[in-house]
Amino acid sequence: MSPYAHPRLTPRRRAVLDVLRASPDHPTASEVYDRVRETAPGIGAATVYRTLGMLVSTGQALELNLGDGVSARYDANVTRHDHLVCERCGRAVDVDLGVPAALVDAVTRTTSFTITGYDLQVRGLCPHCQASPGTGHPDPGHLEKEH
Amino acid sequence: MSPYAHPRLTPRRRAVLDVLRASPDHPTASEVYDRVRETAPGIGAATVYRTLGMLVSTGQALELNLGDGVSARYDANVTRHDHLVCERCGRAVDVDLGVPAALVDAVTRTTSFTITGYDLQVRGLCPHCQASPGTGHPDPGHLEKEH
DNA sequence: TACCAGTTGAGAACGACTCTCATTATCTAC
DNA sequence: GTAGATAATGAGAGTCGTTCTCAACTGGTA
Ligand SMILES: [Mn+2]
Ligand SMILES: [Mn+2]
Ligand SMILES: [Zn+2]
Ligand SMILES: [Zn+2]
Repeated sequence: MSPYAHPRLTPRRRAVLDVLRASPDHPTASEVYDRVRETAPGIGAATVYRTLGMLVSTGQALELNLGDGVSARYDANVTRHDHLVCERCGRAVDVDLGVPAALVDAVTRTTSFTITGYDLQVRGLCPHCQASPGTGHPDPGHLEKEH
Repeated sequence: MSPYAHPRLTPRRRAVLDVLRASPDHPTASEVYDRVRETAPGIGAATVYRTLGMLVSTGQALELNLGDGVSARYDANVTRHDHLVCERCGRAVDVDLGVPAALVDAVTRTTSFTITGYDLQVRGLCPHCQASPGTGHPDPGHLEKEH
């Protein structure tokens, strides 16, 4: 049977969803786990991973692969938008470039794929990382300092 | 000292690079490993992973995160291009939408990020996956049949 | 209240990737 | 060529994010 056929909005799942909706910074599953334990201390990691998966498959959240790290990031903003990603620290902020539909339509005509959407990530350096001449590898240190 | 300061083009590394350049299908590291063993049977997995990392950091290959699976994919085509990705089986083909520079410039003006580039992935269903009414989850089965 | 599908947490399992380290290959003087 | 220095290699262990397993539990429903 397919999972999440009759999903309940249990207190644990509500807590995960609340945390995600209060997090505009595209947290990892592990970060969601840390934050949700502040209001639901006994929750298990498996429940957080399962709930995030359910939210994604029911369209209440997006799973992002920002390429920098190994872990997926989650986004409660399910409206069409793009991302601006810092190549050094991984910080990701919402942007919307509004790629012309004509460009996507051109792909439809020149391939035999059925197009369902697109994912655009703009890469760059955030203000913090421009200021600190880094080592060349990711240094998300300043993220901790902004709690 | 930074790695790959004086990289040598050893027979193993040449074999990996040759395999990648003969692979327009964006193989995973594991797939590169399988293919390179046909010409360099004794090569170790660590060497393949290390070599792919070196090729990426020296600009001779691209590492892609196509979001569908868990593993990175590699691309010897280092010219500017985008990707059309099948959401069911993960097949990825090269496309080029030519996103107008004006759109990217707009991001530069409205944020304090320094923009270095962008990554555009168009999502859809490949012809194979349109034909086979699937289970809803990835089914790369038909990829094997095309050797 | 009894039923029972759905949910939960702990820990094991998994898979992609990285690290360690002893051995081997290659380069650079002589 | 030979020797010594430096870099590369492969096996296997280790890491880490994520998924799986399963026994206990919960919460709608009749
Ligand atoms: Mn977002
Ligand atoms: Mn490509
Ligand atoms: Zn940054
Ligand atoms: Zn497909």
